[in-house]
Amino acid sequence: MPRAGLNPSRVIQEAEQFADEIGLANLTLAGLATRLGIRQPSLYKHLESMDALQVGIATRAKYELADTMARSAVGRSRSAAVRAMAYAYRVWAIAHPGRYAATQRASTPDDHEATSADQAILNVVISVLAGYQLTDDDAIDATRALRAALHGFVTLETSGGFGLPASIDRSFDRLVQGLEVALDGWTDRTACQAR
Amino acid sequence: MPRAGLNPSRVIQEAEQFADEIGLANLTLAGLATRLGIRQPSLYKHLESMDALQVGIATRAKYELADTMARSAVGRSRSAAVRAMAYAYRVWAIAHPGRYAATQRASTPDDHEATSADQAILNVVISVLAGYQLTDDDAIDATRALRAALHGFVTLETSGGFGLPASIDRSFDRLVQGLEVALDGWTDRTACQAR
DNA sequence: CCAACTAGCTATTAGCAATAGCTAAAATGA
DNA sequence: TCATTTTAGCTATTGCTAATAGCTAGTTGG
Repeated sequence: MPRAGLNPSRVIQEAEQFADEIGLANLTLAGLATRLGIRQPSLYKHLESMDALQVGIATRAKYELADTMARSAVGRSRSAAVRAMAYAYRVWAIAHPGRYAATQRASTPDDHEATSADQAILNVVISVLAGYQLTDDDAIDATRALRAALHGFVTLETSGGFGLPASIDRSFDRLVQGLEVALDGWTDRTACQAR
Repeated sequence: MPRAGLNPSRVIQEAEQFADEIGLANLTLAGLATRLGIRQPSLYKHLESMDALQVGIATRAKYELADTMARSAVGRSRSAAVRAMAYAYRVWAIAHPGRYAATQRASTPDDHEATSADQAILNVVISVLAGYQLTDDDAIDATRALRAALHGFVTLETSGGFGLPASIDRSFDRLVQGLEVALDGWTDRTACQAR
């Protein structure tokens, strides 16, 4: 019988596409092997374990997301950059639900490739917030808030957490507006609280 | 042999406590049965399936969370209510990681008990936002933004998504401040964008 | 052209949720 | 009180999962 001509890279790429189609939770080695035209144990020639496969998907996905976010913000600053990045984030997440789910896995500190992917996303967000002149802890806090808002929204959206039929696009638009407002008043806490 | 004296309620309560201890993902029927002093197949006398058990945990957890949030905001309004609710949300989620993970499961529309639990949380958030005089879609958008921010922050925190050692308490505090600022400027989009 | 390497295979194991069918403990009713 | 019914537990089993062991044939390097 002829060989399938696989390699670790091809396996991960097929797996991430498969995961987007059927959902990360439904990804099994047997299913992936069938899709690749081989038997399940043969997969172990290209990967270490199911866990390692998911880490591989997660790492690639994080780089891809970081890249998408970075491209979206090129040539923009402050609220325009935040807005562009937020939209790119949501569009990518919805277009790649399996990969996005994979990005939610936290990296183990000793996995340098995975932590580097985390750092890539972090760096993009930090760059996007550069125009706000936030320093040290303020920058970290704002980065976390931005990631939390985007991640929370997309997670709730993709998991069906927004039961109501009201426009999710509109809600996201308003969330981003809220983020812009909050970032404008980030260092000056009293700026917007007067009524 | 004497009977264990179990019932569906006791099984779910033990399961949610167990899930908090070992993580929802590590909850197995075999483990739960051992903890209850019975064999794995015997569990099926009290539950329909693993899936149904998780729905049961999720529903109870959603009610518990809604109750916690509601109590925290009693006697408070506007930013004080938002702040109190946000803190109660995070404290409860961290104290009950298994249950909180369970709440992330979306309800199937035909499960009235589960959707009612969703509604309970929604109602609390809507009540807390009542002081902001938001109408219709604005209220929905603000509710979604608030839930997204809280859910995203807690999820990233509990999954280890905040790799940096910087104070997470402080970051959460700043997030809540950001929410207050954003809600103050919710209907008047230009209010806080002047620099 | 032969030797080393390796990508595939079959066979198998252990852990999981789930079902079938049995039995003894509890609850019910005359 | 005792007979009947109900049911909460049990053992045995199935099918699916990830994972390992060991074999073989296709590929590649000297």
